[in-house]
Amino acid sequence: MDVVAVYKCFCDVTRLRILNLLHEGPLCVCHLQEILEEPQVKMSKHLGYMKRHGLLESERKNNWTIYSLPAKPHKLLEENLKCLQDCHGEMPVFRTDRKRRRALLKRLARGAEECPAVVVTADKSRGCSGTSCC
Amino acid sequence: MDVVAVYKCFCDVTRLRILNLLHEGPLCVCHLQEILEEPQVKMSKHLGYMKRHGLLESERKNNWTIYSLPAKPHKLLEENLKCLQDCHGEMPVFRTDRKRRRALLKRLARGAEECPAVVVTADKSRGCSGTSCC
DNA sequence: CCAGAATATTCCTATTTCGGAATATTCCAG
DNA sequence: CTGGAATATTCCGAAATAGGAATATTCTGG
Repeated sequence: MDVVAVYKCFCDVTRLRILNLLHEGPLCVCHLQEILEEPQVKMSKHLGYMKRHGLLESERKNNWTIYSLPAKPHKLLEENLKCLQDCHGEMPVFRTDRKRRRALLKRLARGAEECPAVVVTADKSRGCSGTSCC
Repeated sequence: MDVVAVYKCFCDVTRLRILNLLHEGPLCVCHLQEILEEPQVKMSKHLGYMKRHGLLESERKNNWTIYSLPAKPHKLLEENLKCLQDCHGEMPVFRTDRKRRRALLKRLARGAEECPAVVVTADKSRGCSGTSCC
């Protein structure tokens, strides 16, 4: 594992927002795009960047690519994910992103939408532990 | 605290090496310079950079500037310092840096050298806990 | 095969970052 | 005040980075 490369992944708000969301469960690109309200190319590039450095995994399902945190993340990633959970004071967008994610999932659960992400995305609802960082 | 700015500080090997060393105790610029075998301007700039972002403190003593970690570091910094301690596998230079630091301190304790850093630099000898990252 | 949706890649530009050379500043000794 | 040591800053060029427009790829349904 390249320590510096991992930290570089943490150096961008968009990437942090993605990690914050995926910490609660996998998502496909278009849902991330919808939640963050960012253009597709930006999402795709940041996701690719983090995957290349081992912070994310992806699985192709039909037309969709589902991104998720690795089952066994590096310790360095794991510790900083914990930190991010407690950074909601400094990064209020984390909280609203998570709200938007839940709203989206609820909508998907009701209506019959086709994206297979819905199936895998059980809501883990990990909240702010208050015990780690920030 | 600017989360992204803090992570940017972790994105450079030289800065990580500095943090790894200061985690064991304060040092003046010229000693850091000697241990890392890097030019003065590089040291000074990286130290200034981290200080500007709240990761370091400095104190002027006569001709020397002693840099140290803040007494109450941010949680984010604290957690990642723990991680660094366990990154010696990925970053073997951390271990040799620490060895060089101890050798330097021993030498300073014996000979009568003038740098006041020697006084404040009690060797805390924090080692790899094996419980955190990497 | 074709159209369209979801995603990835390429190309280009603006900005940031890093490192070194040179210079400036601060402080002490004499 | 003068020289020299320790440190900081300025200026510059090379490289990395981020973002968007356009294009390519992959898959599905018809």
